[in-house]
Amino acid sequence: MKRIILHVDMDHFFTAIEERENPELRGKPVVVGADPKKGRGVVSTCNYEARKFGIKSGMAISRAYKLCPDAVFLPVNYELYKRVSDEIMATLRKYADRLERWGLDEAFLDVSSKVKDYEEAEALARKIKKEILEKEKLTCSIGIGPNKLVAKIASDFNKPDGLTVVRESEAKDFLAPLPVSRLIGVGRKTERKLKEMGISTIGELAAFDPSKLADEFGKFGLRLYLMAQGIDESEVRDRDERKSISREITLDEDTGDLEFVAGIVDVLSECVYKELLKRDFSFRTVTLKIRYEDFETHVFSKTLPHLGELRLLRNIARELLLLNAENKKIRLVGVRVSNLVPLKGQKKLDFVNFKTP
DNA sequence: TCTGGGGTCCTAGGACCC
DNA sequence: TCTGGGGTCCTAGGACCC
Repeated sequence: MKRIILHVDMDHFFTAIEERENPELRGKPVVVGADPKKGRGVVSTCNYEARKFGIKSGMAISRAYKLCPDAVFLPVNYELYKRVSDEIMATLRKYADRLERWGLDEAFLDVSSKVKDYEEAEALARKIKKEILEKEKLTCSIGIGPNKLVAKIASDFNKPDGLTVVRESEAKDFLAPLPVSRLIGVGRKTERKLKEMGISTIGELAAFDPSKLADEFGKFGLRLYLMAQGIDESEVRDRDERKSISREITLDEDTGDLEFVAGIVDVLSECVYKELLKRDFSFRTVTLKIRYEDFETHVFSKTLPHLGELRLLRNIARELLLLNAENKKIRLVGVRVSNLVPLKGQKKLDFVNFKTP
């Protein structure tokens, strides 16, 4: 069956919310991210005024500060953005057969049964944009296409406050001139590898020998080839349950003091556990993450034969640290739990065949 | 350019079981 | 004596997303 997919992408979401909450910020360059005084960390989002100075998300905050010391630098107010995001997702959900959240500020909507053609899809997109603007005083850009890939690239095509429709018959030509890095799943590494093979644009990828792509990238090679033809069969899926919960922190200064780091690990374990309780989940796997001063990063994990609780989480995280830490200064530590098991009342536990401790 | 914090998915080897 | 094939789970690493 032919599908019609919308990709809704909020415009510079975090800074747009900050401007809405504090109109004095409008017209000024605004950067949401790490504290430039501390100097460690990156830009989370910046508005279009800040982009004029060359600031981009993901950039080191120290560099952003050098590019524009007069910009307004704000910390990340995650709770606020999450609340606004939840409201927007609730609005979007009304119009979709299925909705897939993609971060706080993006979503895919499968509207195949809600509209009969691209004209109706476009009208629906306009309605959604209007409703979000009225309710939230925020703008978004929407892409419409025959699949997630095309919809996503379309939403990025005309920003901010854009609306781009790409029909199935137009998809291949639409993608051809764009760089391969626009494809979902093509990051820095894959982009470099493709460049070494003489492939820079999606059009070049589409014309390449798929068996050579399979040799180089395995299963992903075929997917790359298909995406370049504008083909993407992946479903829009409501992700119901969370698969993992984690907390990590980059220390203000690298340290070789393991007991100090172990204290941080205790705190992270408690934060993670609090989140578990809130969601009424237990866990079976604990993962400890260490990043050293040279940026080398390792993860170590341990899976229990039964459900864990706080004391166990703390002890295992600590043990994984002390057992595995090398004699190098540590930059970051993190604690993650996975193999999550819902605890909706004790009754649900009957489904779970784990021995109790 | 000196690289956050929250996630997801994939791969590959080894253990273990039938 | 030397050795199958399939399946699942665990661990570690890595790429990628916003």
